[in-house]
Amino acid sequence: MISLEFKEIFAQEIALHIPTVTKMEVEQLIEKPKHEEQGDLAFPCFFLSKRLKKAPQEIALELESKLKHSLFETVAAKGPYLNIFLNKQTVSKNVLELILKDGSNYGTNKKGEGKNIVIDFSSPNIAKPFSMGHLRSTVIGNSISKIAEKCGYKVTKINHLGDWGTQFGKLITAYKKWGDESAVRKQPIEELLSLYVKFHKEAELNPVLEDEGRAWFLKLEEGNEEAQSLWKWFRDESLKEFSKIYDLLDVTFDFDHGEAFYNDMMGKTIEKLSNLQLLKESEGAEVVDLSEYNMPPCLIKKSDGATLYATRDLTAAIYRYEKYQFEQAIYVVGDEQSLHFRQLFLVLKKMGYSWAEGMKHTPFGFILKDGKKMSTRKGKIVLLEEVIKEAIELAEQSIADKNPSLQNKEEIAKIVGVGAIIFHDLKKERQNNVEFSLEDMLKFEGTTGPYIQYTHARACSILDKAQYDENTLSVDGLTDSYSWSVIKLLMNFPAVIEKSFAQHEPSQIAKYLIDLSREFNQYYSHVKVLTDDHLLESRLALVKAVMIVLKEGLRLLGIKAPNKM
RNA sequence: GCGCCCUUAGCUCAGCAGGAUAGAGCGACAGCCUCCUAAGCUGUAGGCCAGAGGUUCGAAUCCUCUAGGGCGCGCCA
Repeated sequence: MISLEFKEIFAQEIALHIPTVTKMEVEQLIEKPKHEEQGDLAFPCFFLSKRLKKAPQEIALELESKLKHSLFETVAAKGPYLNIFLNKQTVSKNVLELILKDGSNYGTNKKGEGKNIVIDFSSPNIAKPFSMGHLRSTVIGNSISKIAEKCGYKVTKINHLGDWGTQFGKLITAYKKWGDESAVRKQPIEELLSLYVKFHKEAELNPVLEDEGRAWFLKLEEGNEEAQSLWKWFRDESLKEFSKIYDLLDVTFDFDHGEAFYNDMMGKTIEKLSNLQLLKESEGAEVVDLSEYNMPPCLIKKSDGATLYATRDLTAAIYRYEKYQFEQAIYVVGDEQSLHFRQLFLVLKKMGYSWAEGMKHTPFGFILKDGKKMSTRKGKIVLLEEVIKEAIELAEQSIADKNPSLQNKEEIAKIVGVGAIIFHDLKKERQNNVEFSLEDMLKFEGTTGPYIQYTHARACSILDKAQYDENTLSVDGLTDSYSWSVIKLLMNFPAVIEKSFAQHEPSQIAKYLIDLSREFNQYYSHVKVLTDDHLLESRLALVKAVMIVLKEGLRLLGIKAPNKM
């Protein structure tokens, strides 16, 4: 929390000289100056001008003459701002020594110690291919999990597979009408998808199909043997496909029971709702009325008696709380389900569960194709596996081009290609819609994953070439402007982690890593590290610290950092 | 019709619990490898922050309205 400490010291000093304000008030106002030449920390004095009935410029000047601290190199009033420059020598020495000592633990905090978080992400639908939308949920959720762990939480990662629901009734209908067993065995996902698409196409002409689909789902829910065995088969085939993707992305889960897991518990949920007199009959279905919140009702049971996903989500939430006593339950699910989650949380609240306060929908924008959301039903999707494979191939080409003598080319190509795809998704804010662009995903230059990986590899390369003993590295502090820019970013890392977690926003870390990489690359091109002078070890410490932070930052995004590429 | 999200450089995006001169990347143009990995670095060009009001000493940032785009709104998930 280094940068926060300096802020605190600065605030403390100001409060010391102005009795009418508290340290807290001041600390909130301290900011980072927009331009480097203005200083390292700034305090705008407008706020005090009202209270002291003095012009802010005057206040700044007064403080300038009074403030003195060994950590401040210069204190300078500039107009209504009071700017300070930190003592580069001392600060850089402290920062580098701390990072070297902490290693990959640098930036870890204890905010969540002793608390549980369950996070529901990825959650693809069985019998459908793994779409780009699920990729977003997967990489965002995976990253938030790691960030939460970094903040001390015990995290349980849940893959809430979409393995139940009317869609299976539809699929069974389609399979029985047009399906071919050997074709499904050969290419399960493709074949099941085309059946699903065909079903929706035919159903437009012949709405009776919808009824047949619903009827088959009801049979499935009632335990019909044929329905069950088809369901199990489709499910198994899908899981095989999904695990290929998770292997490529290096994502794991602690709990991967899907919706079907809750079947036996649904009755209890409905009974409870009923006992609480929350259920209301409406047009033949059972609903929870939410008109008091100005929201449409939440459907619990269909008129034919079958359940809906709200019922399953309610049941799952209750189960999860009983099992994990979470402080937060995070759902990384697309923005289009916002209403559903608002309803879900309200129903839990009405049921009297105070823990519903800890439930958070963490939505993300859509992947658009030609400005519209991609639709599985119409078969308008891009297969993730193919995109990943293409990225890896491109990375192989790059290696052949730029570094043909590299060892384990294949492994590195995988790390770089996958890194490009993950980073591309995480660098943008969650909520933004993104137009699907293969070209952008496969870029390796500029603000990309490979750019950061490359920067890391460069740092490693210097450390490889240098002869030094990690344990006896004597750090003397660095005062030149290229080093200082890097140091300032390094000391910000812990604050970035906190912010990123508070907002459930991995993009904060992604952007930070881009900034750090850029600063380090500038440093690299202007300062020759391996020069034999008295600051050599300090420079090596800087390089090492950058390497540590880049690697750890990438890890928090779910991206690996090869030592060579 | 109602609700939620979005609109910043040619393109993709940062910047938003209000603060100093609105920043990157890509693309374009001009440079840098006898020198630690050129997946890099340096420079030039490019902006009425969708529009109009309001709050404020101060608004890209907060509020209201308008326009444009996206997504939802009972038996899909």
